[in-house]
Amino acid sequence: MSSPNLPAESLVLKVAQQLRDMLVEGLIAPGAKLNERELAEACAVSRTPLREAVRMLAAEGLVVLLPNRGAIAVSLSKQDAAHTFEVIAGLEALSGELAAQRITDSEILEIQALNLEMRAAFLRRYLPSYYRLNAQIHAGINRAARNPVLINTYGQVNARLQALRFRSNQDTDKWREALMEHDAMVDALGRRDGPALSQILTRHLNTKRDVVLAQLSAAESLTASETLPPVDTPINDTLATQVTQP
Amino acid sequence: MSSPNLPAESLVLKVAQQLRDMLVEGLIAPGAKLNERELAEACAVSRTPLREAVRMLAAEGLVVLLPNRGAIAVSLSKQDAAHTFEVIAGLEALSGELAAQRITDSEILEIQALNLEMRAAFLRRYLPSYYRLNAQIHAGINRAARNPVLINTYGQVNARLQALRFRSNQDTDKWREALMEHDAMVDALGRRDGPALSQILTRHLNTKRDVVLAQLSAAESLTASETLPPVDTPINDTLATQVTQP
DNA sequence: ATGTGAAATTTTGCATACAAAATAATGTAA
DNA sequence: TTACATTATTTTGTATGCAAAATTTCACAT
Repeated sequence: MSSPNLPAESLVLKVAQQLRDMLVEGLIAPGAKLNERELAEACAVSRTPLREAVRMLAAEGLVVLLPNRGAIAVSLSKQDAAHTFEVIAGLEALSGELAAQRITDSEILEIQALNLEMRAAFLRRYLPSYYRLNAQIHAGINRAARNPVLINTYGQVNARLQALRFRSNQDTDKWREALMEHDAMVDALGRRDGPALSQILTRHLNTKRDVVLAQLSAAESLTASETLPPVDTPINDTLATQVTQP
Repeated sequence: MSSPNLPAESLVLKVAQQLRDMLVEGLIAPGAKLNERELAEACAVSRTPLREAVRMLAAEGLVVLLPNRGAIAVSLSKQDAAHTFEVIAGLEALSGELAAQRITDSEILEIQALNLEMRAAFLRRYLPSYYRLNAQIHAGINRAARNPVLINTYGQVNARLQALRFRSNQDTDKWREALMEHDAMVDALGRRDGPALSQILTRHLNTKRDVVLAQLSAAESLTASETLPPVDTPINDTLATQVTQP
């Protein structure tokens, strides 16, 4: 997996990407403490570059720094998630508006193709492909907006949501609804109707938000009933709503 | 100015804030190299916390890391600035939409008052107050949107623009236009008309973008004619358009 | 058993030390 | 003088060391 012959891409950035992956893929659970020695050993570097990487992730909002107590993986409360979805919706609305003006014909065809593939994945009820294609479609729209700052900002905010790992089965009705929204998106994109695309994307994100929040509620009540009466979850309460940094 | 009795707010965060201020206030010019020893001495800390702070600013997009060559203050090309304004416009549009739904009566009154003060500053042609009040009005709308993630994202993207330091005198016509837009904003806010406010904010930001881009062009041709024929500006070419990080 | 407090351990935060890379300086040849 | 190679200096990148803070352990008393 390692590529030792590549020139030299700053150890810190590599470590930061490793940690980012771990956080987004749930290898480090939300709320989990980041032990410097452990992670430094896991990444085969000393604590210095590791700490620098952790600080970068803190600036990105993927981890929260606790003075004199290191860092923990960000753990979004339901409210945090809702706020994040609001911002994502705004960014995608912008993305749609711009993409409608700037997308090329071949890009439209590509997104139409991806949308059909996604529909196929739905028919097979095969989630991994569905999520991958869904992400590719949204990434395609973002790319067509021709705005690197937007892509960057979107990526940073979205990473926090990815860290939630809400990849469970979703309600089939909601799923169908999402597919219809995608069709509408692709349609508006084909007509290069920016306002329409923008509006659909906003509604689509609201749907997604509702799904995720429902899943968070479900997961919450589940874990609450499993660790039943006297045990209280010590971690999540403490760190909730701490997304912002000074 | 320092508050030595406050518990202990992590040296790194303090240094990061110092650097952030220096960058935003232009004390470190766009494109300037950040010398670790110098800055560490200036901040009266060792290189370790300084480097960690610099990495945070890199994640925020205020500095750009050059492998094995340290960091430089971000220097936005005109295109970068245009892209950034597009994103800011999208975030403010969202802010306006949400603020119209969530703002309280007293907050509306406060913003109306600020708008009048700003008009007064305009009559006196007194820029510092004008800029301060302008920023306060936009911050007030952002705050009324009741979304900390939005405030955070906005702050991070906006900081890069602040670092441009476009606080020169602006064309009086454009200035008047901005004032009228502010009146329209306050009016829409008073009616809690989200879509209208959103639209005005977008137009307002486009106006602002045009003003800033014009100033950048003017400054550009100025410095070009000052360092006249054989000298080429060695820095800006190299680092332009480097806003995104992997 | 349970709670409390002091000692031991771990962990974080910061500073320093050293190696590698980049930059500047110097000398030499055309 | 200018171009180029070579050496010296500076600067960055990483590792290590040490003190302060936090956490854990454990003894002891209730």
